[in-house]
Amino acid sequence: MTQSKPRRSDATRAAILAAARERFAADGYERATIRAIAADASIDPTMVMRYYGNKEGLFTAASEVDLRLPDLTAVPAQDVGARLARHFLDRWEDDETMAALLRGGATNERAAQRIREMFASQLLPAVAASCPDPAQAPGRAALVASQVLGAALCRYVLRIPPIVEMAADDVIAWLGPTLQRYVTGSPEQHPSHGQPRDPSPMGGR
Amino acid sequence: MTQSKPRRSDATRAAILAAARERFAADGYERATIRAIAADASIDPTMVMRYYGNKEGLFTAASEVDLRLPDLTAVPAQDVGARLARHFLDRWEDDETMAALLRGGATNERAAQRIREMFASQLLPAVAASCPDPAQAPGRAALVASQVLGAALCRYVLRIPPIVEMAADDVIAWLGPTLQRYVTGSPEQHPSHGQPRDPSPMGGR
DNA sequence: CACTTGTGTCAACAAGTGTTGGCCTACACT
DNA sequence: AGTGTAGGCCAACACTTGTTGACACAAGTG
Repeated sequence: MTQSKPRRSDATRAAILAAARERFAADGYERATIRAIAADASIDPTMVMRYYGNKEGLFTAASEVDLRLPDLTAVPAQDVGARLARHFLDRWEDDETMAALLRGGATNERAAQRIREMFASQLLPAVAASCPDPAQAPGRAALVASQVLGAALCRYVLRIPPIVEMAADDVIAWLGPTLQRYVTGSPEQHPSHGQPRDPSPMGGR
Repeated sequence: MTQSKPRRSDATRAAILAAARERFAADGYERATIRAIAADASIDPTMVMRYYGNKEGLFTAASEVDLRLPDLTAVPAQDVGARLARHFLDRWEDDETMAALLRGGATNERAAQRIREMFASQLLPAVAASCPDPAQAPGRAALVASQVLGAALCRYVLRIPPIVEMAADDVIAWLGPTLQRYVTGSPEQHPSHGQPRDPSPMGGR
């Protein structure tokens, strides 16, 4: 249905995209040059322009990413934190696109916008599905994003030694309860305590 | 002692530095050009070179920042989380140097290195002073960094709407307990529970 | 005064950037 | 077969970047 006749240039397209992801992830948007990407893919820089229009088009194509968030309604309420932590860590470990997007977002407005879109269209709905009050979902999801992106930043971009060396399971063990509280808990309460006894100061317009 | 004869060019130097901080904070390292900075300061680009050697020297000077962390041994053990959260938020709100450094760190290796140095020389000792086992300090401090930097990233750089609109006090109310657990708690336990009943999976050394 | 030193301006360089148009080759279709 | 077209490469443009050197003015010092 969606697939059309396979073109002869599909291999080239894929090679460009793979090289672009690698470069964008390693160098960020501005320092990843089209020439360098083309060289990595062993093709001419012109091809990049032909297939992706311009550098921003290439970045847009190369930073397309699906968080593949699990359906949180299907997991036990008290496990969503650990589940999220594990999922994000796995996702980050085996897809350099995530790092490319994060590095880009720091300096490139288009990349930042894309992250915001991902937040709104993927993370927010997933969190909303398993948080108590729907009106609080945006704030709670944003807190989740802050911890997840922060951990990724320190571990994969800034490479702060202690968190780089930390075992993945330990990172998950620490982040899990944090995310759990952000999704289902209240500010001053631990999730295992059950329902919040206090209206949380989260503005839900 | 440290001060020498006040030079006639001190005003220029300061103007350059102020403009540089602003540009680096707004655009990141690569997109903040020396020409633009010089234009903001209403001086010639050559002056930048004369006084700071090169672009990296300028960035080094412009991104010099003191976290001004409070002495955590002087605050009640159960308040360190909230204290840290408030301090960092305040710090970030009124000093664009922090944002400059964060934006730079995403793409510029020198900036990233500087953040690592700040972590090791400022945050780590502060956390170590009030965490149970000194061997765990690096891991705990890194977790603190991940949440603090992540929140700053989402709020001041990526500008993810819900956390941008959130009141500062609410952010503090949410981050406080998280930081508290990272500093004094155990992975699966809330800080208010007191001592950990379980050796935490945090590798010392 | 002369003279050294600091301060600022101008023009220009060398390198690298994204991007464009022209040209050649090789495949696909009739 | 021949022919149209997509795939690929080369050279080059226009522009921006960090950086340099030469030159003019002002200030402080003997």
